[in-house]
Amino acid sequence: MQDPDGTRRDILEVASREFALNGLSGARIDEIAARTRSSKRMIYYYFGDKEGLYLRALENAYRLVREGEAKLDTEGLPPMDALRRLVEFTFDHHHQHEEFIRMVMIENIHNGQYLDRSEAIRELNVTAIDHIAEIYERGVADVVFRPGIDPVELHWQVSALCFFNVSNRATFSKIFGRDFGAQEQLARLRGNTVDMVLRFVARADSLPDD
Amino acid sequence: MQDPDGTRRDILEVASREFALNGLSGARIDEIAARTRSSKRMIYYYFGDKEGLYLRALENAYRLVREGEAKLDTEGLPPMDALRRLVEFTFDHHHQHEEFIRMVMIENIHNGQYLDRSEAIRELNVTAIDHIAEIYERGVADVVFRPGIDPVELHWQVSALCFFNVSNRATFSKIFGRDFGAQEQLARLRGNTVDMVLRFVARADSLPDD
DNA sequence: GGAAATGTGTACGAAATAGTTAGTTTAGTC
DNA sequence: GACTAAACTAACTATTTCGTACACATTTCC
Repeated sequence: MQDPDGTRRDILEVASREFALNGLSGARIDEIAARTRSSKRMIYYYFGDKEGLYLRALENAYRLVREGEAKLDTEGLPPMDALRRLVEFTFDHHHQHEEFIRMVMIENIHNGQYLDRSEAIRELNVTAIDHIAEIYERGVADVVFRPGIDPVELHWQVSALCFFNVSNRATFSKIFGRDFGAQEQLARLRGNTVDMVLRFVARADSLPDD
Repeated sequence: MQDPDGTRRDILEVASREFALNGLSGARIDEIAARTRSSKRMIYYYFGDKEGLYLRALENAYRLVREGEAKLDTEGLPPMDALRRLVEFTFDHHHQHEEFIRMVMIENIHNGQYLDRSEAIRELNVTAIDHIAEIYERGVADVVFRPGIDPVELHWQVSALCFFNVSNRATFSKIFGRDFGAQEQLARLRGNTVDMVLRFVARADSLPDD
């Protein structure tokens, strides 16, 4: 029984795990081959070479995460609630997709040169900003958000807070002798992040008094 | 003419650059050796093995950055101005030490296992929190900051915003087709970051109206 | 039925790579 | 000036690692 799609997928899943774990140069083709149900020969058959395999793994990571993001629904919510939901969702989503975070870290170490080569990833990301932009504009129109903020920059700030929580957990935890992955600690960071973003965007008169 | 300290330093500087550029597995001992004024044999003579060299490079990166941080002076400034200065300084400092940022990214890919082995780094970092804690507590006492924020968590938020700006610039720029390293763009992100932190910490009645 | 695509398995080659062996030179000390 | 330990050099080794060659089997599609 032949199953080209299944074989490709099997290889890609194993490779994604290995690359996310060890980086591009750290991952071993022989190791990946051994962990698949297939063989080294088939890796080269389908993906050409190591870099080709890495590129597909990177594309796959972006695709999976963008598909997950599409599940966020804030329709009908007032802007403040919608933004809160978006931040909470982003925080949780990053937390749940550590493999993706690691791939992005690795790709940044490579200065984004593989992302550069991938049309597929660029296409995936063009609409990544639409959701937050829509919420923000609604909030400005409703006079609950202050005007003059660039949605891309707002997205940048949200990403920074949510990404760092996963990407730098190891060093941060070790330096401050505190487990930043622990349940209650995570809940506090999540709350801080939501607060921070809402306070950044909200008009002063829309904030609760302290 | 022999110069053990100079040789060590030369090797360490070259190695730091190579590790920051290519990661632990990506960096090549032969390449490092070729770029030093010394030889491969001397690398092993002074640093034992590749991991030993990496560990020293990591320690050196932390030491350099912590020494730089010590130059921040906010004495005499009112808490709000002091915090503003601290955030601006942190933002600029991260921006100026890309090699350090890359080393921390790489170390996180390795789950902080080398940092774990380094007593030197743990010692360096114990006081990293003192400055921001002092400012925050002064602000609470002056009734300009809201109470109940954990200084370590505040430091975490500041770090996230400043770190991400350097660590994820490559992928972010490529995805949004905008150069996030450009002068004016950087100035805007810096301003946003300051705003965000101040608004997070400030009491509502200490904020300007919009 | 025949062609094209999919698949297995092993062995191999060539380059790259971490680390070592064996020895020499230099600087300071009695 | 002989001695010693640290500093240093050059050539070498063993292994890893990517990628390929080869020889062949099976399935799928027209």
